[in-house]
Amino acid sequence: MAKRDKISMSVIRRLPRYYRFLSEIQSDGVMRISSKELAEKMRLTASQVRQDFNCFGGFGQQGYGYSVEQLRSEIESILGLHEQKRAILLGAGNLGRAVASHMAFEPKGISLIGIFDRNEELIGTTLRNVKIDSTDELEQFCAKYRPNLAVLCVPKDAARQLCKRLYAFDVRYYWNFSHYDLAADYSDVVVENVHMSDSLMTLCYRISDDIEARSKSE
Amino acid sequence: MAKRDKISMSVIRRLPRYYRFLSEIQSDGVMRISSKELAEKMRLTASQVRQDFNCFGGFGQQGYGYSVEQLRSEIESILGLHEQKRAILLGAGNLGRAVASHMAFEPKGISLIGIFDRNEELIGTTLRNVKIDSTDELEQFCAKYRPNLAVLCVPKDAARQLCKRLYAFDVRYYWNFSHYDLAADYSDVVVENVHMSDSLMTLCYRISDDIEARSKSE
DNA sequence: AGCAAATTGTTAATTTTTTAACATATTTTA
DNA sequence: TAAAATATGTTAAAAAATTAACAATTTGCT
Repeated sequence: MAKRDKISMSVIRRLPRYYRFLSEIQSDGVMRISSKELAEKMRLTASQVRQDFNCFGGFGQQGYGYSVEQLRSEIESILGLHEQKRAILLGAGNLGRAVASHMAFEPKGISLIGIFDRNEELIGTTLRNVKIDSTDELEQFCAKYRPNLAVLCVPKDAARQLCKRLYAFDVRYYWNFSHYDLAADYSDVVVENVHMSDSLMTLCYRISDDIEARSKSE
Repeated sequence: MAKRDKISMSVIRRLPRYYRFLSEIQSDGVMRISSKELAEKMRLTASQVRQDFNCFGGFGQQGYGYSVEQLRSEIESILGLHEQKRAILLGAGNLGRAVASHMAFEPKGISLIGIFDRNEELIGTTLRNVKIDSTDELEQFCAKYRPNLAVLCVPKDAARQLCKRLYAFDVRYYWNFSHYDLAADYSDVVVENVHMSDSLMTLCYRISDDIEARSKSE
């Protein structure tokens, strides 16, 4: 890894896909790949693939291509998956439970060290071997275990209130499934939003557009 | 609504956010808003806001701004939320259950008419008042109820197999939570991917980057 | 009624992103 | 071993997206 100025979000958002693809072909036994082949299989252009990798210094070899293992490993390092993060989950409702049980946190360097909910019925039960605590105990927990990443699976207003409390304990990284716009209130946090309903509405637009296009072509 | 050539994805992906924001301020009783104000609150530029709306003909008034209700309603229509869609959910595991119970389908014109899983223990139970059926009955169901939208909450290989069967019954719209790359196999389907793990890896990159930046500034 | 302030729709400029081109280096083949 | 094929890294061109500028129009105030 060599140069690295300010990488654009467009490039960053493609990295996980490269990573997934390379992991997959590696486990299929593929040892090397060219930008052309990679581009074809991922439906990108070879130019873009080379440009992307060159943001980080380029790790291919002329006439040969890229070593799948080396490339995969470089991207893993670029993504910072090795850096250890301590995460807590806020909200153990349907969404929170799905995220907790479905997402592979460990391969990304994330330890889920606490889960909080205000629903009395859930408190005391466990999820993924982690005990669900009352949100009342949030401060005490944060003081003791110092999480740095919070996964927000609570409604908007709850998210706003909880973030205020978490911010006081230096939690600066958020994976946000709520509609609360964190970035508007805090300028120095890193927030990654997952807005499923926006995604679904985008699909609605495209369906509507497709139906219209089909009706015209008839 | 007037002109509408080919709208770029950049614009389309902003529409749901406008829609959510406008719905919200409308319920707060706000009647009108200017591009400047809208831009400030959504952290965009006024230019971009006006450009975006003008893709669809522009529905503001000089010197006045936009009517919140009219704008909201126009965007609702542009998104095609009124068009009725019949959806089925594939996979009633943790993720499928979260999606089914968490997502507001109806306000987007989507009826969830069927849920399928291969897990014997789930078959026969209900979710959101919809009975969970065996995937064995998929063809029979499709023939009878003609769903046009499928929500994929199953692992990659299952997704591939199920899509093949769904495609045979003219299901062309997919909300895909799996890692199966539908678009690679079918050119005439509309797929909206939700790759939560990619989102989390993107966050990891940004955390790593932030940590590095902070360590340098010290 | 008339004037200042506000605000759009639209055109132009700028910036960012993507794609193409090519010189350079390595591998493969004969 | 020499030539042909392959494929990178990089520079240049093209396309797309964002931002700025401004003329035209409406509102609101006096």
